Order: sequence, then structure tokens, then C-alpha cells
Amino acid sequence: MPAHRTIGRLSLYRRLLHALLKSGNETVHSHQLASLADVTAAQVRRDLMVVGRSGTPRRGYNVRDLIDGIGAVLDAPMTQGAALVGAGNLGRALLTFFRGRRPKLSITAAFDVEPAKIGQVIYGCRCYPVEELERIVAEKGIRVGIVTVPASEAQHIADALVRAGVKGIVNFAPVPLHVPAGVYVEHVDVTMSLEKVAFFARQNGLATGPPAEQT
Amino acid sequence: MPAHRTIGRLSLYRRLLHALLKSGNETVHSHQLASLADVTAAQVRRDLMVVGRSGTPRRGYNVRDLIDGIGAVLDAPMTQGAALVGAGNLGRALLTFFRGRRPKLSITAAFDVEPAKIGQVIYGCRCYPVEELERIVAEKGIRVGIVTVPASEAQHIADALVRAGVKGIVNFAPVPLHVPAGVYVEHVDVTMSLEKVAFFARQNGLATGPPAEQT
DNA sequence: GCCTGTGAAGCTATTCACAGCT
DNA sequence: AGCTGTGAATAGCTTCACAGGC
Repeated sequence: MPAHRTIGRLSLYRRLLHALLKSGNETVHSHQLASLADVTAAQVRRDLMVVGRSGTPRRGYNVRDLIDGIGAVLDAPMTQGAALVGAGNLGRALLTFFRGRRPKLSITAAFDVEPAKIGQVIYGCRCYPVEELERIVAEKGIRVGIVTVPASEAQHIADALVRAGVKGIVNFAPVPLHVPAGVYVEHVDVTMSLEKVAFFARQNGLATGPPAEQT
Repeated sequence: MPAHRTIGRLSLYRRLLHALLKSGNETVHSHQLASLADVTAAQVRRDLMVVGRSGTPRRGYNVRDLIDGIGAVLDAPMTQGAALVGAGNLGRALLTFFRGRRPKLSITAAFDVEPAKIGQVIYGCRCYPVEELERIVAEKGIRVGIVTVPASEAQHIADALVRAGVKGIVNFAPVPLHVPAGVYVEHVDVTMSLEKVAFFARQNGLATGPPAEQT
């Protein structure tokens, strides 16, 4: 099973490879991809081992082949749907952002409590009342949830998603979610990110600062 | 110098401690905080070593004392300002989210290209034209930038922020930023997060799945 | 008895370094 | 000559396990 962080970087590599293709590159060297992704060349080669598509010495990797190989690792065989819960500012930002971006993975249902939003189609995605979350997610066979509700609601929503059969959650609420074994949670904690950056910005501002870091 | 990940978790612990205080707890054990934060008790104790405030055996840690100690590590001596670039859906979500949340760290200037937004006060934060970014950020002595612009603009904006003296950037654009040594970048890559969750959700859905993980 | 503080062990992730290929 | 693929080495992070204190 591929390592946790490797899977994340493959997602990034694929995006960079698409951009390379668009600018006319048919092949790429590990050190080029590395500098685009801000990692070392050795890291790139190590990550690409799980993809299996070999590069050729001298010429590097074939970009289309790599994109294809990464897709074989990352993408579901059939299109995978995701449910977004909480159609506030952040939820809507995510809806626009992912709109039509990945053919194999898209947000197929949104949920909110606010009556004004129910029934509307927000950026191409239908908004349902949160009371129906469990039924609709289960019926549609959705396995991925995105939580963009206030902290106070996040755990209840996560519980409902899990009951509906969801196996992975991206959590934007500022509290950790507690889920049973077998459910994968990625906590996108923007408060943590900002406080971390503020901290290290201060260290770097001081003359004694450690070498720069990139994450 | 405290470890990278420890700094992030301290931010989380502090939020959980504030919640504990609100619900009447004056003391806390490492295992309680651990289960709230979804880490091990040993991890909590290890992290708290950098804070220096000792707990007492039998009674645990004093919540107010810990909050204070974490503040001594994380917070700037004076209030620290941050600049947000890109007042789109995501930018506005962040403005509402951080509004009045941390007294020592707040978004003090927003920037956008769209003429309609210039001069407006969005969720309590004044919006300036992006042409003035460098001047205003430098004048205000802002050291932290938040990038919520489209991928195509992100690197230019980062360059401008760095020229203006910014030492740390939270990057929400879907491309890595290249910055000189001494500038710390945290890349919040939501595409990566979603694809990662979709991948592991699929693994967990299969009977062969690895044990659940939490991030 | 139960909890903290921490050296030591264990694990995961990254980097080194070089053999092999073209 | 330059690049890939990968075993071995290193670095960083987490957990173990237990001494010390209330």
C-alpha cells in the first residue's frame, strides 16, 4: 500500500504534468518535476516507483504515460461522488473550485440547514436539506464527505455521514472529528496553518531563524 | 527550536483548552486532551514539554496556565497583522472565519483586482487594489500573507509579498510557490486533500483496507 | 494508584549514493 | 555523460516504558 504522503504528492505531480503538457512538453526529468513541486529529485523518483511507469535514462519520463499511471493509482474505476455539507462561504468556494475539475471525482450533492438554500442548484450542485443527508448519501452510494459546517455541528454531521456509509471525510471545521476505525479523516485546519505560519514567519524574521521551510 | 508538527498541534490544543474552560474545567489530564485532539497521551506530554508549564501528578495540568504557556510560545509579543490577497469566495470565507478570533493575529488588509471590491470594507477588513500591495504591506510592517488568488496569479503575488517583507505565506492556490530561503510557506492544497481522502476511502471500503487513519 | 516527564526504542519518511542503462 | 531505479543510510517523529512525585 503506497505511503500516505506519496499519495498526496502524486495528486500534485499530476496537476503539474497537465500544465507541462499544455505548454508542449512531452517528456520530463525527475529534477524538473522536483523543482516544480518543490521537493527533491530523489523524492520524485521514489514516489513514482509506486506508479510503475518507468522513465528512460537520458530522456526522462513520458508525461502522458505518467499522467495515465498516476490516474491508475489515484482514480476510482468508476466516477466517485462526494457530498458537501455546509453551503456557506467556504462550501461555495469549494463547489466553484472543484466544478468540472476532475472527471473521476466530483461533488454530487450539497446539504445545508438554511431553508433559502434548499432546492437551489449552487454552482451546478443541487442543495438538499441536511435532514435528508443520511438517506440521500446512502442511496447515491457516496463514500466521500466534505464537512464545512460550524465547529458545533461538525461531529453530528460526521456521525451521520459515517452512518450513511461514507469512508473518507475532508474536515474543514476547526475541531478534530472522532470516527470509527475504517474511516479516513483529513483535517484541513486553517487556524493551525495560519498560526504556524505566523510563528515561523516570526522566527525567520529574527536573525537567528532556522533555514526556510516549505510544506 | 520546537518541531514543526508540535507547533501545529499547540495551536489545536489551545483551542481545545479554551473549549474546556468554557465548559467549566480548570484542570485537564494528558489523556483527556489527547482524546480530544485525536493523538496519544504521550504525544501531548511530549508536545507540552516545549511549553514548559508543568502539570502536577494526580491533578494534571492547569488549563489557564497551559493556555497562557502556549500563548507564550505561539503568539507574537505585539499584535501581528496578516494580508489576504484575493477576496473571492475563499478569501471572504477566511475573513469571516478569522474575524475577531485571535486577538494577537488578525487579517488587517485585503487586496483584490476587481474594481467593485476596492475601497469596500469586507467583513471588517478594508480592501485595497492589488497594485498597492507592496507599498501597503511594507508600510504596515505585515509579515504574514495569505494567498487566495487563481493559480495563474499566485507566484506573482508571492513575489510581491516577499518583496514587501513578508516572511510567511499560507498558500491556498493549487500550485507550489517558490520563495527565497528565510520565507516559510504552508501550502493548503485542497485538491490534494480531496484526492487523498477519495483514495483512502476506496481502500477502506475494500475489505482489505488498512487500519483507519486520522490526520 | 495514577499521573507527569523523559530517555530510549521504534517507525516512517527522506536523502544519499551508486549500479545499470542508453 | 546523464538520467533512472533502488538498497542503504539518515533524519525526524511517535510511542514505549518507567522513574519520580503526589
